[in-house]
Amino acid sequence: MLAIKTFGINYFPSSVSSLIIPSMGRNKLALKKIDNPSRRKITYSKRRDGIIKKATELSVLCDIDVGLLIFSPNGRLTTFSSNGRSYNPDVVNINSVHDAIAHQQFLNDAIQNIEKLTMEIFHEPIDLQKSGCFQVPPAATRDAHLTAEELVDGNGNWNPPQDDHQPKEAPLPVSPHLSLEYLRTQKHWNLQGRGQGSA
Amino acid sequence: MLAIKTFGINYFPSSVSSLIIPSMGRNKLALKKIDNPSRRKITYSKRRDGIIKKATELSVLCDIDVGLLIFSPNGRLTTFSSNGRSYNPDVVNINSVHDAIAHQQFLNDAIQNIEKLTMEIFHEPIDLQKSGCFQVPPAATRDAHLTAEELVDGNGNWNPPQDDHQPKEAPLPVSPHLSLEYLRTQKHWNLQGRGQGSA
DNA sequence: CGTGCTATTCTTAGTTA
DNA sequence: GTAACTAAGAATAGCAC
Repeated sequence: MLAIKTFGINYFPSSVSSLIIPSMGRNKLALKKIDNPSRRKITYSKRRDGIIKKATELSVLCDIDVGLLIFSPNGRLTTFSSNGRSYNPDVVNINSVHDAIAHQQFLNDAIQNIEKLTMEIFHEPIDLQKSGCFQVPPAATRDAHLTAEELVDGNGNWNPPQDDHQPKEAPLPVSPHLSLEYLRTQKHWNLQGRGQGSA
Repeated sequence: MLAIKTFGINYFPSSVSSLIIPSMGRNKLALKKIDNPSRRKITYSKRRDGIIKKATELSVLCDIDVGLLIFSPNGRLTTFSSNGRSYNPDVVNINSVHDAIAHQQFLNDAIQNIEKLTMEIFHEPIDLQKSGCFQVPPAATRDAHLTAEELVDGNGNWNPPQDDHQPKEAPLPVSPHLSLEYLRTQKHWNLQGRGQGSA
């Protein structure tokens, strides 16, 4: 209740709703489901890459968190989450052992929160060196009675980015997150820790 | 466990990681945090709109579900979720009262699932006529001890789209969703029902 | 804080190899 | 299927208001 007072406010750019022609490339394309399945998959792949790129850029340029869930035409789930705001304590203001301990405690608490949340969701620890973006298999994304659809799309694995703009020598594997508490409380989004993904 | 076997697979378009120049417009722009706060906010607004548009297009063109979480530079959360795949029963195959009742039961169950989930998360019913995209106030997105940041950004409310491509005369206010069960199980994403937003 | 403009760059549908 | 190419059109940075 405290949180959701503005829930229900319509929030949608008018430009979105007024568009009839969403495409580019050689031909225009109506804003409707692409009937041809193979064309649909091709468009899916290209646009999925595009939107992940946009999400990455938005998160970096504006120093914000962006999370993205995409269910493919085959029911495979791709998720993306940006690295999140870095924890940048004002080192100038750490002038005592007490302050230093307080910061350390804060960071430890944040790390434990992340680990706990991760275990709740995935039942196994995450590898923090991996993925700001990964897939789960189609089987996880649908009911047993809905598996009739083809479950192809076996290998969508991409190379991990190697040109991480975030310094590898960062002392902490995770960055405590301004939104973490909210995310933990709401339990409808999971933080994936600081991956290498958001280049 | 059943679901997350491929967890950890790196899944990231190489084009994302290799980019250094994410911008367009008049000048190029380095893929780094925009230092000027007012410029950062402007870029945020424009690109937020852009990515929501992209998410909408992707969901419609490929008939898939897309969810998006964006924390603004001011800590305000904007969420978006596509309408999801429509429930399109093969009417030709409804040849008996029994079949019809079964379909009706399925839909009722789905609606109740959605309402239950919504109540769990928001503690109040959602207005299904509104929003595929909305904001919650900054206060909801941060800890009490982290509210030092300016909490401006008062009115980001946009006009509800009026040119919904989905027929208003659709008999059901919500569309049972292939991914709903997964979402309900995982509890890290919430379905917002069928809004008018995904034009 | 928006809205509108425009030059410039980016995205991507269709195609080819 | 995948990877590269390219033309057409979309997105947007910087301005002006």
